[in-house]
Amino acid sequence: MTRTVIDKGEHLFRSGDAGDSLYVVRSGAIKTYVDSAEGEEQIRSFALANDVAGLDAVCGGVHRTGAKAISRTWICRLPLNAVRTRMAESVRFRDRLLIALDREFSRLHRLLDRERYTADRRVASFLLSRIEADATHSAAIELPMSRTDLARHLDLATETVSRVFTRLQGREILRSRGTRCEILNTEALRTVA
Amino acid sequence: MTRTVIDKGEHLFRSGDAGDSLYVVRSGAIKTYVDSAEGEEQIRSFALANDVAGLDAVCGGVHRTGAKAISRTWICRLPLNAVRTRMAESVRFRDRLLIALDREFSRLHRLLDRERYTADRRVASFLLSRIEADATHSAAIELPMSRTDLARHLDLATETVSRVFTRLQGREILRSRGTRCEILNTEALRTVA
DNA sequence: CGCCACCTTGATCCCCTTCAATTTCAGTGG
DNA sequence: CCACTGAAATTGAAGGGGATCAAGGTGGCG
Repeated sequence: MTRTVIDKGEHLFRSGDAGDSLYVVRSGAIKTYVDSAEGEEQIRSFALANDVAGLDAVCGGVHRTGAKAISRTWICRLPLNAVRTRMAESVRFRDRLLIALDREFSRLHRLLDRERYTADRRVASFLLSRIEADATHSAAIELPMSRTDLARHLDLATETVSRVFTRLQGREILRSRGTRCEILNTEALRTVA
Repeated sequence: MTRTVIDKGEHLFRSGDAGDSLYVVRSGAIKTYVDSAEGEEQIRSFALANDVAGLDAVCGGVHRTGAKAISRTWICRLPLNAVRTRMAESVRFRDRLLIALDREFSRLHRLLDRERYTADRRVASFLLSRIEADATHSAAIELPMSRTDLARHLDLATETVSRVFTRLQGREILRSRGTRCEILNTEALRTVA
């Protein structure tokens, strides 16, 4: 287990790379993405503090997404060969990896759920997932990604995301300033999603 | 390993069921789906002959999709507990399961790729995936699902799917009749996708 | 032959994208 | 501390692709 730092914009791994490790974000944030045919990034996940990245390569050994830092990020690296051998030896360790893989499947299915959602609903369900992911379940969440990145994660135009935020602020559901986003009315947000 | 038959519309398993088995389709076809908030099925996969179903429960033990037969279908059932114990014992067996899981991840990521696609492109990429899945790579593919099911898989309205097929037939790219679909010009189809 | 489900076709509408113009903000240097 | 600068975010106007609504058409099967 080793620790590293990567600067904003730098890659943790690229699509197609051999995936020989799992990564845990200690602080900062990274995004995983694929390049669409049109050359723009389609973002598949954000990994904030305590999130795991690199699970997409556990089964096949090859990353199918790239991962780069959104801001300066501290990372713990767990070599996969150690993970694999310990999986064969220890049932408890195997189960833990299975749980992580199950979460990854859930995450992808949740992304697919969003496909028929309206723009408002997409943003709302994203914000709710961020609240739930936050251990404190506090009403304020950190959104370190740019509006553009958020848009490319939700499959919307940047302008649309911006308009949805404006609309939600007008309805007093949230207050957004920079990377900080206060949820003023979680119930109302839930009715949107 | 046991064999069963299920009739059109019958469930192989339901969302939330304990997932204690993997299933291989011998003949016929099944669809896996989730119920959207609006109550209509969103179809996550079609399993035709030789396809595997039930992988979504391997890691967590619970199905996150339902599965029902599109037509009368013959199924092979492989109990998962046998799979799991053999996974701990045999490295070769473990690797085989990892490969299956990797394919499942790839499949979900391919579904996510389609999110920004136009209607034409969605249909085209679906047809191409069916051609590639076909062992013979023949120019004729079997589409046992209804237009409605196809639409709910591609996240389009039934009418839109119908219109795309009409358009592609007008351009002499394919000829569709009932469940049979002949691809007349694979290259042209590839430029659409 | 006739019923019913499924598919196709047409007309209209709406949400989101696109294009274009400001405005805001973070970072930099005077 | 404030002016400068480029990137990012916001706001506005217009256009388009697919959804929806509404009829017909087609085919399988009793």
